[in-house]
Amino acid sequence: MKRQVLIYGLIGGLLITVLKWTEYRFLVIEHSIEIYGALVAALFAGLGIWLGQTLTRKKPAVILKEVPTAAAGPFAADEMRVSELGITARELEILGLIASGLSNREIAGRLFVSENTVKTHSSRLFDKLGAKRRTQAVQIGKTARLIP
Amino acid sequence: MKRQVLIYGLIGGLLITVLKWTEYRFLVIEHSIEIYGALVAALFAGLGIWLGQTLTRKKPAVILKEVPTAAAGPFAADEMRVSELGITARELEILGLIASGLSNREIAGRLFVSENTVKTHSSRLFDKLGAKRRTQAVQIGKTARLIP
DNA sequence: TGCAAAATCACCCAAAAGGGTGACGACAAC
DNA sequence: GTTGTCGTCACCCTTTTGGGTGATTTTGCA
Repeated sequence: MKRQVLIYGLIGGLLITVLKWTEYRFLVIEHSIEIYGALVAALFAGLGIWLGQTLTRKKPAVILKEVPTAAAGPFAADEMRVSELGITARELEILGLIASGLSNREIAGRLFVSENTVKTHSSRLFDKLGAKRRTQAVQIGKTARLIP
Repeated sequence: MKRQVLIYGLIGGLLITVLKWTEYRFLVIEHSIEIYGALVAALFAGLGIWLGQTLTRKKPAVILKEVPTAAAGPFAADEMRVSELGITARELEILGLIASGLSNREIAGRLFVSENTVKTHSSRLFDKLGAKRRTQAVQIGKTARLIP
């Protein structure tokens, strides 16, 4: 912005000089008319700039660029915390299935075991996680990086 | 920048020519000063607009936006899909609370509404999401980027 | 101002989930 | 061979969740 003002000032000065030069060069009548013209010119040039800036102002064209932030790689459960909490492989498996939104019956069907088995597994799982609900177990499991 | 100076020179020359022309043309007419001023004003207004546009033209501002493909970042719900599914703000809020592992009663307490209200909200939410269980709703909500 | 959407609440009923207890077989470790 | 863990299953009971219906109040927008 500073450079603009500078350039504009220079141009204005140059302009006045030119006008004065034309005044001396082509002086026939009143020499005030050129100065008058220069003033008007400068004024309206400023106005023009302001107008051009104001009327045609468009928001900075935002170009969105996708930057993949840590594209989740193949997940691996945090072995540390798993053994820390004493969670068995079966329980972890069931936690994953719970997180994917399956009911106990669906889990039982998928693992070819009875629904009661799933319930005991999940019961012990919740106990180890300190969860009271399956949704809470999922939340805890995610923050503890037991599941993706 | 060089071309600008060139163009400016040309315009200056043209201007002088025009001025001379108008000078000769309307010299005989005594009341030409207003027309002269207006002409200069209009000309410089146009020039000002052009200048303002040219000098202050910014390159298309490319703003890199981190689009977390799979992880992290201050989360913002996918407005598109939210309105697409007809999910209201309240329902989205409750989805978030469900995802954080709260029971309906706890959600009701936190939002200062009755448990029944939470149940109707979640019921309609599951309907819109096509979920049968809250865990499934959470799973769908996460993959649809409705919740973190 | 008046309508439509959203938010609120109630009641009933069925299904799912969760807690507790007990039991049994397989398998590895001591 | 005893012990401990793991996976499996059953039964009972309570709590939570979900479905359906209806109604009232708030609110945003035309």
